Amino acid sequence: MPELPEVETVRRTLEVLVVGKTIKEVAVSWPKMIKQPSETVQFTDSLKGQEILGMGRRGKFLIFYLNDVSLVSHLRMEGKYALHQKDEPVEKHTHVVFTFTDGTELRYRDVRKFGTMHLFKKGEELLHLPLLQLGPEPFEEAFTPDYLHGRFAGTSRIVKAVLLDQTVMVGLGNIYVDEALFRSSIHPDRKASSLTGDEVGNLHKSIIATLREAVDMGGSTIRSYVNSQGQMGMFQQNLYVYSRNGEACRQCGTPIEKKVSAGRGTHYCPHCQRL
DNA sequence: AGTTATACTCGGACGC
DNA sequence: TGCGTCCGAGTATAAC
Repeated sequence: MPELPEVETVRRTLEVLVVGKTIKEVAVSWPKMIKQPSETVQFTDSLKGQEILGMGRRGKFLIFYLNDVSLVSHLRMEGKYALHQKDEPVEKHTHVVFTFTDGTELRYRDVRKFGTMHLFKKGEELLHLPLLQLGPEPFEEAFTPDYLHGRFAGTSRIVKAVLLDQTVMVGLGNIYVDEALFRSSIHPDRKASSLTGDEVGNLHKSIIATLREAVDMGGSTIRSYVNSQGQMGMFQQNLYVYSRNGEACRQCGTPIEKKVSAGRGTHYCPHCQRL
């Protein structure tokens, strides 16, 4: 399930494959994933003849910057991009194909069909959903311990739920929330408003360090994630708690437990992270 | 009125 | 083999 490190890795691998290419035509075989514009034919028509000038990212959203439009793409759990020659057989679960003028194709596959695409006039992508209400990027200056502490104050929600809320900050999903909470020795069910300044400071540092290390290792491959060049991530080897239920805590040896918090499967060490 | 919880999307994996 | 249940990111909607 792509979170910030995986999406950033996709952005980087995709960039070298498609920047400079011009779209000849677009074929959509699952129209429901095109959320904007409402008519799929307007989506395909608007992309025809456009050159890909660059690749961006906002939170877990990929952004294709073209001449006159910006394409905002969310991979959700299983979405993948890959470049193929036009004559190669199309794999199952392929829902969108961007054919380029040079005989290659960018294909979007998504087994669960959860991914979304939005097309906007260039420069307007940040003014509308789904990007409009997103919180700060973890690697940018606006994301400070004070900011996080402020967002924790005055809410009754547990800390895990707040960190998963992309309007608070972007990039964290189920894997990296559990990892960052472990690294700062905070129980996922703690009320966010109950955290001390020191705890918020540790958590802030842990979030940035966890995401940075994961980006540097190309993300985590838990189930099926591969980047746009078909390569797996390596950060799963460095996980402390996610998907390690029943295994020994790397810090104290206590078996890692799994429970439901904020409606998600949640991994934590009952000894290192106490309520 | 603002915050929080629930429904919804989908198909592979899993258990019985 | 078949059927029911589960998972999950973000949005819309309902409930509080």
